[in-house]
Amino acid sequence: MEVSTEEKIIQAAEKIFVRDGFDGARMQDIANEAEINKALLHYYFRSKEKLFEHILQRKMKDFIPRIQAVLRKEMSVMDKLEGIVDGYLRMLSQNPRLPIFLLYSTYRNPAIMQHMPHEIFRDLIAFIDDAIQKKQLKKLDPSQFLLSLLGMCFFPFVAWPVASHMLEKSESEYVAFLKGRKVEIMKVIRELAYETDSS
Amino acid sequence: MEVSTEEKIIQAAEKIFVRDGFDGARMQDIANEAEINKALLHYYFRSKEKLFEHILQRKMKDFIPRIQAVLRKEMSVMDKLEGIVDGYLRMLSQNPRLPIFLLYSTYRNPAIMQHMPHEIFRDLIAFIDDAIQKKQLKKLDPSQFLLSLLGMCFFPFVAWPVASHMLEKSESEYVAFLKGRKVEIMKVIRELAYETDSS
DNA sequence: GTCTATATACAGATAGAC
DNA sequence: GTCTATCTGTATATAGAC
Repeated sequence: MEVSTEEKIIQAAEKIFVRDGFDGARMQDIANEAEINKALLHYYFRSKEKLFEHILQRKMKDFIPRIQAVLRKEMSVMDKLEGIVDGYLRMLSQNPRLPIFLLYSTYRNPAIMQHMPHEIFRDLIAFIDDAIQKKQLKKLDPSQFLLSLLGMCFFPFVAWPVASHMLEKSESEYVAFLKGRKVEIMKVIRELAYETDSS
Repeated sequence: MEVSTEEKIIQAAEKIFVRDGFDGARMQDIANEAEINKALLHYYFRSKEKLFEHILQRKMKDFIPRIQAVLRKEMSVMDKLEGIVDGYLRMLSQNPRLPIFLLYSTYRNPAIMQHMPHEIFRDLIAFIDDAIQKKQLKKLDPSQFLLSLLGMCFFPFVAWPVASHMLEKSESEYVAFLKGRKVEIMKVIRELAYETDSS
């Protein structure tokens, strides 16, 4: 049941950094959240910057992948696409603030990306490209299609406060709205496929 | 040719706040950018917060609208949709950092949205709804469709550093990639319309 | 209106006892 | 490893001369 101090710090730092961003976060707040002393943060991680980078690396790795598994399964193209959409939407529903935090952090400091694995998209692009070659998806640029797909999944979360206000929805109404998102995205995607569904 | 001090401050504050966010921006940097003294900022705007809110209000108003004009023109549904996409993509190309700044700012402080006009989306939704009723667009939830449309337009800009890195594109390659975006988005949208094009 | 100089507050980081 | 106390830098904001 004992949680190590380091783990407590990491949990606390994740919460505060994701909520407040690097500039907005206070070491004192992280210490309070972890129920330890401020000095201990510097004992475990030398500086705020080092702590932040540690958290960011950790979080970034949850951001993109987990899709590889879906791609490898024996499924129709459309089922795989649905698996990808479903995977992202689930992750986003559980971590609604994560994407804006990551995207903003990389905007503030693009150098961060240099240390991130960049092969992850290759499988996705290759999969889409393959589906197009096999005439299962209509002729679209695979990279562009991928960004459209991701945009449809991520944007409603990234734009949460603006979108819910503009659509005149309360918090709970917007949550309900997002629950219907998967079906609507799949409707769009199905229009981009030929009727070769071999499920 | 004379630019008022207030205008210089606003220009400078826009640049610094959009680049660094509220927490990251320094009043000193804004003063330097405006080539005036720090104390003058407080003379014109009482506090950093007040200055920020002024800038945010200003910028938010450029964010959403400008679309109304397109809607009122005598055009086919598809041409109107193309006008909307084109309008956003142009604006985004000229202000690539604007959306992430606005979205992040509202995430940090959702109360900001309370003072924003929220009727702007109504026209868009009504237009989409109308097109569906008239069987010109396939049966989709209008709000969901709108978010998909906006997601496809905004996401590649909001996710710039992540996306360009993941797609293994240099800055200039990514810019070129974004130039091809309109065509690809319209391909998707055309698949969502019936062949009733009366252009 | 615009400046210099300063007050005030608080952040990140360290020293050193335990 | 963990704490209290403190150093140091720097940010917002104000006072007051011009």
